[in-house]
Amino acid sequence: MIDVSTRHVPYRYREGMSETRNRRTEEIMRATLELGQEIGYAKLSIEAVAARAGAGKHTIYRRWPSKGALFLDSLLSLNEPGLDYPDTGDIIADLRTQIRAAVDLLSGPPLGPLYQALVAEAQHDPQVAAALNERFITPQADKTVARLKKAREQGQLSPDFDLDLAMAILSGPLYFNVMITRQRLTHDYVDRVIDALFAGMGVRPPA
Amino acid sequence: MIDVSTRHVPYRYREGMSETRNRRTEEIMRATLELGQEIGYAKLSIEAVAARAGAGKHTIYRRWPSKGALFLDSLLSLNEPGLDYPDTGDIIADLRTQIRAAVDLLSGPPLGPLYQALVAEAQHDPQVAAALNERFITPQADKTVARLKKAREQGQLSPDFDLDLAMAILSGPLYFNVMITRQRLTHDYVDRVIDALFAGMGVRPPA
DNA sequence: TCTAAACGGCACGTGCCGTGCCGCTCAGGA
DNA sequence: TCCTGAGCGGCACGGCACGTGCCGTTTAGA
Repeated sequence: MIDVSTRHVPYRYREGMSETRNRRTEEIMRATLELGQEIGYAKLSIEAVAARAGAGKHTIYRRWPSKGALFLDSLLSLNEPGLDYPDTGDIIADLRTQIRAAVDLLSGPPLGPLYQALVAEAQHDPQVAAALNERFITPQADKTVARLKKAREQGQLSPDFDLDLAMAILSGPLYFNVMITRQRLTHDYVDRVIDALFAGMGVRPPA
Repeated sequence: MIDVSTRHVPYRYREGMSETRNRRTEEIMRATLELGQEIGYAKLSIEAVAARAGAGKHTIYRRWPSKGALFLDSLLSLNEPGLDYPDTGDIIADLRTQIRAAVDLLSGPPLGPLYQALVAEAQHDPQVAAALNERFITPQADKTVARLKKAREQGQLSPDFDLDLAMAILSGPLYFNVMITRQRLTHDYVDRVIDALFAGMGVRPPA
């Protein structure tokens, strides 16, 4: 009898696992990341991961339903706590700090290419897309929206400031340049996007 | 001796092809699009395309170096002339018209899923990425930039208006919502992005 | 200590890859 | 008009990775 309630929960988050089993899981994810960096996600095979980890293929298939799910778990395990927002009271400075950090993490080496491959895989595999959204995209977006909302409540932004639209305008151009035009992202570019957004969306300089 | 100068040129653009050979090429691309719509890009195989088109696999490999290249050629053949900008003199109205059309074409059925798969494939295959940029992304971006530049010269935009940044802020959120958050794009959303951009980037209402 | 689950290793059938080879078709030049 | 060679469809091949069985061993927990 399969425990349906935990079937789609990332394996290593389940309770009741032995110490050994947890270690085995970590080894497989480490092998996945190693091979991913060496040969790229496209050429990555579960057979190769199993060989590298010294594990049987069953041991992998028992934990993850697909290569994409394994890769997603492995990548996200590197960034457990997520990217948290500073709150200095200055919304623009805080956004700069946070988005610069996000850009450095997600577009540069060593994670950049792997994260791009994960987003690409999400286009083919609905399960990966859902998990990516649920476990990374949405939590991250929520943090941005929450920080913006607080600034709005403090009067730093106009009352009709559209939080979700601002979120998309902050993130969209960065993904666009990474995945479509393949330009390198700089801190200066991040600043220019933020400036363009606020100059137009009703920012009020703190009194 | 391979003709290096045309090696990477899309097959059907080469000169000196017989009528028959051209027709065969079109049949293969048509079969590719049919199968792509039926089973999706991920499950598409060159064997299946060959069978559907009543062609030998060699006939496909002679024309395209990879599944991605075949798919790119097939998709772009549907939109030969590209999306052209209207020029009514009103930059905001023209942007609305054009970007709404682009969103309808690239995010809705039947092309939307196929275009998303193409962008995803570009993340894995540098040749596909280069060809997609050269033959679609860049020409399309150039048209937007050209239209914005004309508006700037006519005084509808401020002299220091950053054309490329505006281009990224117009396109980025749309790609972001299609590929990352997977929200459906509406004309209203396009309008809100445009409004947010211009309210902040120095638009001057025509005298 | 005992038992059942998880394990590594191996093998299997399947699907698709990219590439040979075969014999046919057909367009273009002699 | 005939000849020739490139392009063609069809077939077969070795190779790889898939996902799944089975086997005998290890290991965690009762």
